[in-house]
Amino acid sequence: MKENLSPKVKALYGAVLELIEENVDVRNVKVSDITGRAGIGKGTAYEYFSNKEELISSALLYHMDQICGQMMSDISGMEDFSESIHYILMCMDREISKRDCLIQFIQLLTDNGPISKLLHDKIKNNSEICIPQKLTEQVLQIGIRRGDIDGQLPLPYMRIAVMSKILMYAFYMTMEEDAAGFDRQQMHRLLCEGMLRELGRTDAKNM
Amino acid sequence: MKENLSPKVKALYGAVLELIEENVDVRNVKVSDITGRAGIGKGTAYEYFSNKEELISSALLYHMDQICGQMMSDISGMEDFSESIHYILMCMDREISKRDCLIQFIQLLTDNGPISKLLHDKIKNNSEICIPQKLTEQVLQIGIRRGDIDGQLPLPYMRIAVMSKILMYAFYMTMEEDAAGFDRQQMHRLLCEGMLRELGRTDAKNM
Amino acid sequence: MKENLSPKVKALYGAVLELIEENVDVRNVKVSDITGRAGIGKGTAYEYFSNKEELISSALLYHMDQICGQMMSDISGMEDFSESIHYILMCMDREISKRDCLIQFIQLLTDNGPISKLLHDKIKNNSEICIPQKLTEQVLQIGIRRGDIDGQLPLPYMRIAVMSKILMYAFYMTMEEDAAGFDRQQMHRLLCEGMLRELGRTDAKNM
Amino acid sequence: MKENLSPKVKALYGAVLELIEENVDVRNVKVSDITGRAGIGKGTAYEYFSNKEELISSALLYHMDQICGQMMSDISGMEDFSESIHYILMCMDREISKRDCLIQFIQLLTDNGPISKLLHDKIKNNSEICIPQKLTEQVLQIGIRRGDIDGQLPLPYMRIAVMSKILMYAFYMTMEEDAAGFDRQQMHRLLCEGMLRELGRTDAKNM
DNA sequence: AATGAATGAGTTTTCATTCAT
DNA sequence: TATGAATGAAAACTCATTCAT
Repeated sequence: MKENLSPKVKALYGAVLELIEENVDVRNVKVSDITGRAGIGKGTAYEYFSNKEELISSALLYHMDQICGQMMSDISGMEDFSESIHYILMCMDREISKRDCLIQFIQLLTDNGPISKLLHDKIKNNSEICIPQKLTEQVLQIGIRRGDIDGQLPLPYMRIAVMSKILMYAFYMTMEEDAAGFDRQQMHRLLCEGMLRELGRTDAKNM
Repeated sequence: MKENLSPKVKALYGAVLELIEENVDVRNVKVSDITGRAGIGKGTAYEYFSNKEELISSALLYHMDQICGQMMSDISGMEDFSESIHYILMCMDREISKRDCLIQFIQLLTDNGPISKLLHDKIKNNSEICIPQKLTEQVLQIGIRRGDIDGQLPLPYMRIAVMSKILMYAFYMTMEEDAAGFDRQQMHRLLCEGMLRELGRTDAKNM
Repeated sequence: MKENLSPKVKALYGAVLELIEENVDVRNVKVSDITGRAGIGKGTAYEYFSNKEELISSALLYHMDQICGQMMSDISGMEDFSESIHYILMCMDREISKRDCLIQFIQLLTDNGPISKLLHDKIKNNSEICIPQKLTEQVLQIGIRRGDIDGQLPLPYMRIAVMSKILMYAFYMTMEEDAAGFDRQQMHRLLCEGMLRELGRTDAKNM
Repeated sequence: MKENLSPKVKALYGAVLELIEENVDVRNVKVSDITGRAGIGKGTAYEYFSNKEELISSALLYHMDQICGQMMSDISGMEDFSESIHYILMCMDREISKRDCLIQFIQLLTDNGPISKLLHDKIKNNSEICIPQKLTEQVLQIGIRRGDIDGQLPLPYMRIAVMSKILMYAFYMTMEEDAAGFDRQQMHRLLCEGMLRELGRTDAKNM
């Protein structure tokens, strides 16, 4: 993904991220919300993007690429399945924007709106982009290489198993009213151990 | 939930369900889409609901209640954790509307839009309504009662474990391009076995 | 052309005609100009027309049909070429709106804008509509039947000969600054006699 | 009309002509269309013209002056009315841009838009500019001097007679779908003969 | 002098909601 | 009660013009 963004585009992308952090549904965002927050004129957005959907889908993809790219880079140095899972969960705890971005991204991938269609197209046409699916795959590779998890299980199933935990943890945090008082460290451990029980090597379990 | 709906309300609720089955995002639905499909006048919707959000959230909650209520009733006769999980997954395969309803419902619970707020309020003020969380809880109860799963694990964790699998399976089916050629029976089995490995009794695993 | 227009459509068409009479170029007219003058809400225009161009082209065609239809009906009772030409010129003198409508209509037929394209399509798909070309044809028929003009000349040429005089007279009236003081009766006579000299029976000229 | 145009202005005028040749209505042209085609920066247009209307009206007048000036110069050597008419019609056939420029020019003179007002002002304030009206006048002078046409008829009428034929021929060519297969040579002859019958010396006709 | 990125006033268009029938 | 025509507030989008470089 191109790194040298024009300052205006950077401002627009930043504004989209800010809105996401404030829990605004990107499907309902107005162009003037974005440009206003970016501190630029409304017309300027249209100098860089042909319409609202292009702008939002680009911003979302950019951030997803940044977030997942960073995580994948950090994880690449890890040799342990648990460590990488813990790292991902910790990122979502620390940086709310990552969690919210992930949620909106996955939601958009499964609805049928105009932004969704653009996202799918862009992902299809640019295999370089880092998206959660790739991150999940990487974590699985680590686990398999290391022998933490059982490579015999079908890949689609393993993808679901890992992705669902990560996503559901994100959802869970937004839904629980008492999330603040909730012991996240413990939940991380439980989720990770659960995944290992689920995906772990069969022989390991009998050891 | 009140059972004796006026025929107009029934028509409106039915129209919302139809739209959901056609993969339309309820956040983008127009009042005229709903009333048109329901075969009634646009103004009539406002005789029964104060605004669009009230209409949509009521419809969604009604269907969720119906779907989950039906499932909970069917499951109540089952004594086995696996059987109930298989039943739920099968329902989502057979009746696309259930799957899509579930997805939209969960998405709405986690976004911050006007429909979301109404949904939360209504759920809070009417503990009778059957929602996916309740269904999950019931499945867990069965598993615990039966001894299929280990009751020692914390409830929030178990809820995530079960709910996330079901939801991710739903997402997965909508996202995968090759979903058609995808062996669902096998995936059901894998998911169910995975959950048992994850949540199952520790001693059971060594048996 | 359908006669029973809804009152709102009638108001919209009337407003377009008023604007034309005020010498406003229909290509630059705003929807709010039209609805404001029609005394109805802006949104109402979109209940009847899918966009601005549809509205304007429909209005123009409607008026052209009315004007030409009326003229053709009045002329049908005439047996003389001169009489019908005089009648047409007189109409343009008396009712400025007819003249201006004619001018805008012909201009639109020859530009390449969005309204022009719609006009051409509509004319092609509805051969019932009365347009200046039809009126010209009718006048020629009268002249030929009566023997005032020479039927041997090619039709395209005769069409140009008649149409150009009518249109140019209309242009002329808008362009001449001193048009007010100008003796129109005399000009009518000259134009008519000129046409007869141009198109008249060859043998007649030698009589 | 000043001959030594700055290269930028020349480029702008050329761009306007190109657009006219492509049948674009100058009233709908964007500044960026013109500057883009001229290969210069958008801001540069405002170094030479105070606004879009100034630019377009100047360009149009420049080209009209060039075209009519050239024609008037060529015609000045001719001694025959027919020859000059044939020459004008032939120019419109050969150089579409001349025909289209003429049409747009006449249309602009009769609408009431901002460009129209500027055109009228400039023509009024600079009697040197060659415009179609002058060309028509010259052709008439030749005809009268030569004795081809009857000088007794009022000048306004004769202007209409000549101008309208030329203009209508231009219109006709753009409007007729089958213009391609249409025998232009024959039409030229018919139009010219028609004008002579219409305007020619009464005594000549009996010769 | 030349530029083109940035702007925002001005349009078109949409659609939830109202209200006369 | 039921309706759907009418509305106008709100949103998307355009483009002439400016101005810092």
